Amino acid sequence: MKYIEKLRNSGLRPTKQRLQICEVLFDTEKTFHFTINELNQKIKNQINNKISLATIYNTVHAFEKKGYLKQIPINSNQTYFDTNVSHHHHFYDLKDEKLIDLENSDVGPINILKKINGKKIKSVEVLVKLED
Amino acid sequence: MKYIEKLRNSGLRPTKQRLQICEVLFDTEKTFHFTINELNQKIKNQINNKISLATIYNTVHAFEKKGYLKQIPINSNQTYFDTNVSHHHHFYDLKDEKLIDLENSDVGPINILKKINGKKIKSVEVLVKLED
DNA sequence: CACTTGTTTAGAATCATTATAAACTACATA
DNA sequence: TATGTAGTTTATAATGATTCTAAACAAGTG
Repeated sequence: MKYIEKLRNSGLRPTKQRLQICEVLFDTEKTFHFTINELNQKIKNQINNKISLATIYNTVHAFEKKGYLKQIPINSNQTYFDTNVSHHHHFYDLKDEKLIDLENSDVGPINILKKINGKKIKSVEVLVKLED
Repeated sequence: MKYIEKLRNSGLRPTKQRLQICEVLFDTEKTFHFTINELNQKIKNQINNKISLATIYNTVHAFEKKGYLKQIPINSNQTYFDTNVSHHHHFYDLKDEKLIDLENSDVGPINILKKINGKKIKSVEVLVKLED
């Protein structure tokens, strides 16, 4: 299985559940956005056995910590994650409550002129809200 | 009272509670960021009577709808609001979990090159995450 | 195989937020 | 000033996402 090494190299044991979650998350042509609930549904549809919700939370957080997933900063009652961990941005359609990718090349370079003492910039994320 | 007209003009009745919340929110030199809990504390410290938590939620949402407050898009277990409704951005200090204003002039112009059919841009918000 | 440590799990607990519905109030109109 | 009504406030219950718990289980090492 192609994810066994990836997990081992990250210090995560390649359990059945983690491997199955990897398949659901990463065995797709396109990257995508999801909430834990949506992922839970997707898992139910794609695999036969049940994976506990607690495990899905644990795994998503573990993957995020390892850099395989990114949280998307947006105000919603549910947390959104992104399987696309490259540097990019998002449209958020306020009416449909849907996220749309905005590639880095679709946004001109962003220049942060202010500096904060003793801190360095980890990421710069742009959220473009859309209305009709 | 200076907020009576402001509220009436927005179609909001100037109740005692709303006027007191206006004082706590807007009678300050500087704009600030807050969560509902923090605002609740501030209200407790600054006024004598009690305002129900439900009223604080209602009022903050009413003020947001009227454009007197802005939600800050960030992933946190609590929702952050901003009394500064001008177009500006934020640093987020991951270690201290604190927001810092980033004036529009501190960020170079942002060019969104991609268009979405039938949608127009309502806002462009930049979140700069800081680490040590 | 045996041991240790990491992982999964169901269910309980937590906590922010929203809903409910009864009491109350602003304010227009008589 | 009194009255009606629509908007507000309130305490409390309900909701729902997320985290915690602690027991059962599985992976990896020797």
